[in-house]
Amino acid sequence: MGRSPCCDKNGVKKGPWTAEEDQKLIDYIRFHGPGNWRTLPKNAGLHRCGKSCRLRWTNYLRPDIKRGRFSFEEEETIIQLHSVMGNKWSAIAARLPGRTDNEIKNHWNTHIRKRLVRSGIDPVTHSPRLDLLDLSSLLSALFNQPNFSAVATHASSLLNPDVLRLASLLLPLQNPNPVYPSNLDQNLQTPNTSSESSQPQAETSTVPTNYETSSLEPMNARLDDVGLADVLPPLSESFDLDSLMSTPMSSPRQNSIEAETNSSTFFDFGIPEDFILDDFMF
DNA sequence: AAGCCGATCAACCGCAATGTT
DNA sequence: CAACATTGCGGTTGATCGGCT
Repeated sequence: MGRSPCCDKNGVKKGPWTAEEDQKLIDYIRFHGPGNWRTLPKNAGLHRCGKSCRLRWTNYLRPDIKRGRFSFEEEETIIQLHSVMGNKWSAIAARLPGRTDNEIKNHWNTHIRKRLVRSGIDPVTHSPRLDLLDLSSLLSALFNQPNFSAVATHASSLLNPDVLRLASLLLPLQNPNPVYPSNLDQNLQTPNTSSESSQPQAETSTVPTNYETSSLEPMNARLDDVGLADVLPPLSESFDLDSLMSTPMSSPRQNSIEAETNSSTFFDFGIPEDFILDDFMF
């Protein structure tokens, strides 16, 4: 079936709308209603295609459009709905009075998506992804704290211990000149010499490349080296790095229940009652 | 002052779904 | 029921703006 062009390309204006064009469109729709979008431009004296008129009306000129910044509540609603519906912008917009699908889509792509990525959340699946989290800055700040141990304790209550444990092992690889309290530097830079693993390791890596249970012992030993052994319990047999790292960047959307389950497994976003925010103000 | 660059968002494009003849 | 018309939707583009050098 051949697709007819949405409008006659000849003599049809494109690009930004002028105030005069807006007024013509508003006046016409106030008087006659939108009716047939294809014939509307001609009847309204506009040199635009019907599609352009419809878009201009629904996304900008409609009187019930709420303009201005998105409130925190609106953003939270968008995130929740997106976790269930995915990129169904029109369906999301239907639940946010006064907001258009285009506006929500733009806001998602320019603000919310980036915010989620910074928080280590995959904006597609809404599940945490370690490789999206900016761990280097997070942990550099952590390790540079004079009261490092106390801060680590707080961090461990906020983050899944496995994540914090792993991140503290990876940090020296990301920052060649970290500033550690006391003698931590030397310990952190020391390659894992106790491992008898026959598995070949990357030349510069001090972290085992094989994360199976057999590798947990040296990793736990390093927790002790960096002074985190008291704060974090040792890696458990159930620790599974692969599952932590394997969520694909643009995997098909998980159902909301599964996504929620993942969230509660990897990150604990609940704030403990004794949490002191000032401790994190570097 | 000028140029560059990243962020923002209005508008466009193409496809799919739905409606009409 | 097929053919065509219309509408709706989501991805993408490009103009504009503000901050920075």
